[in-house]
Amino acid sequence: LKTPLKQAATSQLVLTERQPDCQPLTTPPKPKESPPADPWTPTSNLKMLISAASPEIRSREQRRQLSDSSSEVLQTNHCLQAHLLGDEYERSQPSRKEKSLGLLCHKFLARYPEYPSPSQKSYICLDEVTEELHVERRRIYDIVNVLESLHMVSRLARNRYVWHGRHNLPQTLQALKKVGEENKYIQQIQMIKRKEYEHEFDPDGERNEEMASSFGSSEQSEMSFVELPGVEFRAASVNGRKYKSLRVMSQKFVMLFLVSTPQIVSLEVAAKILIGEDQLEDLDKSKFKTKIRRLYDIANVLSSLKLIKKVHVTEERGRKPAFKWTGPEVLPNTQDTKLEATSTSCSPPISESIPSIEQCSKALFPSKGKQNFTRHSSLIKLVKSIDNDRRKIQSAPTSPVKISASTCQSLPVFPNTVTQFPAIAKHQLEGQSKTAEELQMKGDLSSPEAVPKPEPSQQPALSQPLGVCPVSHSSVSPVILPHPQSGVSYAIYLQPSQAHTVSTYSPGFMLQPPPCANVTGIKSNNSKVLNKIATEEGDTQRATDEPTKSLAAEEKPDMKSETSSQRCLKRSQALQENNLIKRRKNDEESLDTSSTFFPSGYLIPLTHCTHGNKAECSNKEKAGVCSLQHTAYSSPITGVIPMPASELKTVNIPAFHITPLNIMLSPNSIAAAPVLSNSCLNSSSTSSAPNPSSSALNFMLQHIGLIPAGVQVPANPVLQHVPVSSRSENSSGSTNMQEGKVSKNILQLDRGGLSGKYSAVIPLQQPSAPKEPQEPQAVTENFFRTPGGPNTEPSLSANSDGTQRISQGTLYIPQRKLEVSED
DNA sequence: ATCTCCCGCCATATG
DNA sequence: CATATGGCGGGAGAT
Repeated sequence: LKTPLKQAATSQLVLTERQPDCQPLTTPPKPKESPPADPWTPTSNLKMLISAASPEIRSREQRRQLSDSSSEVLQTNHCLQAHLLGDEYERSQPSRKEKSLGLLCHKFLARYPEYPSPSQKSYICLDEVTEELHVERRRIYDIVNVLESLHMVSRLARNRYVWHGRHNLPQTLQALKKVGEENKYIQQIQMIKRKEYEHEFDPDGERNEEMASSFGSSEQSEMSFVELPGVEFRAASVNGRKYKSLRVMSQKFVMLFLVSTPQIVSLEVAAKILIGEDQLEDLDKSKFKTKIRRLYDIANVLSSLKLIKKVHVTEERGRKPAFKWTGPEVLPNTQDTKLEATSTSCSPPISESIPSIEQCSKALFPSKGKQNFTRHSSLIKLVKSIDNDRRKIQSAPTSPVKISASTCQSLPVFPNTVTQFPAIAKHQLEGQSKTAEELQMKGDLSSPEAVPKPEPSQQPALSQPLGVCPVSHSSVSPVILPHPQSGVSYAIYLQPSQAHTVSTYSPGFMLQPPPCANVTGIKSNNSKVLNKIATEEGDTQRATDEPTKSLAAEEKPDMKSETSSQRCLKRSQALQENNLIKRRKNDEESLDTSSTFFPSGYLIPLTHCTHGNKAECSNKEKAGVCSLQHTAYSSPITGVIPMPASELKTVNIPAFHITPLNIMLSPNSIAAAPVLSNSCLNSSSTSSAPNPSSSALNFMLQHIGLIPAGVQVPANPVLQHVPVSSRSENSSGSTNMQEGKVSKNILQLDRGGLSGKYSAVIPLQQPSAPKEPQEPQAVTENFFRTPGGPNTEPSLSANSDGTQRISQGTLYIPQRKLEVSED
């Protein structure tokens, strides 16, 4: 068995050597020892990595990290040594840790520059890597797959990948965030949490079912991969529909962080969301376990990338493993930002500029190309056939798309065969604002104003109008979204399967877990009280900062605490809602749930270079593009693509597609986004349902008790930030409020039983900075504001003081959260 | 005991 | 058919 000794020794050596460069502190010098035969030891790689890293970034943070890592390494080494010394060969050395994916990933990453110069591309040959790193190929796939999901690498061919480094990261994250928002992940998270807690309290169970059915369902998520334009799709293989699960899972996992307010995601929650299952609690345990295993794999890689770090969330129940996002925050837009990181969800901006240019260039990419095409087409065919057979496929397009390089943009990615897709295209960019206006006009939303804060830049979505095309059925439908910051647009492909369910979600209404919820009444016993996030760690910790701050802010406010009212749920309503939604199931799966969460698609960002290709356009048109899109060319527009009718079940319209629009639209406005809705839905067929979104929203609100059962809020595709219109609700009745200021209002809800105990604050949408006007929130608030209905009575109150902190509307719901600690 | 998650069998996809 | 990819889950090391 063993012999790993050597390695250990070697590694140490390496370590030692390099250490000087990097960081002195960390390491205690260890004596080196035997010569290693192998150059590649994990450690060494690590070292390299570290050293490389340091130069570029040097902030304390990094330093810290480095040191940490180094220290870790050291520790490991020590251990090893000890062992060695102590006993000789114990097998253990190499111990599991040494073989961990995380370490392997570090080694892998050490081989390539974080930001490779655009001009020169680096290629990755799996055979070499496996050899050099001494690992089984299977492991490399795990790493590469995750990297692919972040567009840090893309596959060229069998055994070959191209290394992109972190250049695409900002865009990728932005795209993922957007999709995550569209997917209602926030709500899903809330649901899960609520469910859990209800469970605790009520052991009964039925209610859960309801919830589940209404919300959660999830069918599973389908897989859709989000792609970036220049980058990704290369080899057909990758694109291919098949194996993308790990990639998709990785993207979804990341999305969860990006949309969550605290940016902390527990494995349990992630697994549940990733599986569609939520409801069934009992759901296969095995499935759940498998998911968890995969998440650990992904988490290891993400941790190596320093995008997340492990923490523990302590709830009343106990402590659960979770991960905290430590990567760059993505802002939807804007620049104003100055906000601090803390606040909300969006934040900091690290990224900022993204080299769209590069992408363009990439898109162009020189290297290989044509083959792909061919392949693609064939692939596509396959896909189609497959689709028929099963829908599982993902599709993706394979992408040959390549957009013309020069143009970089555009859309239609799917050119070929698939043409059928309805794609929509859009171009985007700057003109957004305009577009928005247009939309408004159409929609008549009233309020654009609010929204508009217009900054075009800010909202990601903003954008434009979309066009929809009905396509008959293609397996995939691409959607293109504008990329806010970078200006890059993304295209999302939906799979048919996905499509079927729908997602209804209510945009405005996003509940987010309170970052720190806390709040008064928390039951948490103990003093611990509230959630606090403690991170402690041996060293530094910076981790906390954000959370902490936020917490602090939040906590203070005491709210009245729980108190009063209770929530009312109306199941019945829910049911009704569900019905509305109607969804059909396709074949097999039925999902009980009426709404599903979202399908995601493969996103491909298009760089925004401007002009699109006409050719593609033409294709689209063929497909049946909506008029709007055309416009797109000139102005940014988002295109939506409907899925194949057949596939579609209900509503499907992926919310996200719409998203951009939403921003501008008011809730009610379906009309506003006529295009979308109509075309999409209609085309799709069945979706007769008026607006799923709204129903969902209503349901949700009702469920939560924010609004009376009877009241319905028109929702609409508003998504993420929906700024505007809150009033839309008016349809039912209330209304008005203005958005803007709402910030003050806060809603508190109590749930009946719980009331005292758990309450959480959920900031809706998080405003990032208080100062900043975030339109979106406004909307949300409005919803809240909606007059309480009979049963529910949500009390809203504006806190005098609380206001600010909460800055935007906050919704309280029962929750419990407690602390986060690092390990 | 629980948390992590490595290992590698084996189905698929690709060549 | 031979490989390349990767889904998946047993079961063992780490705590």
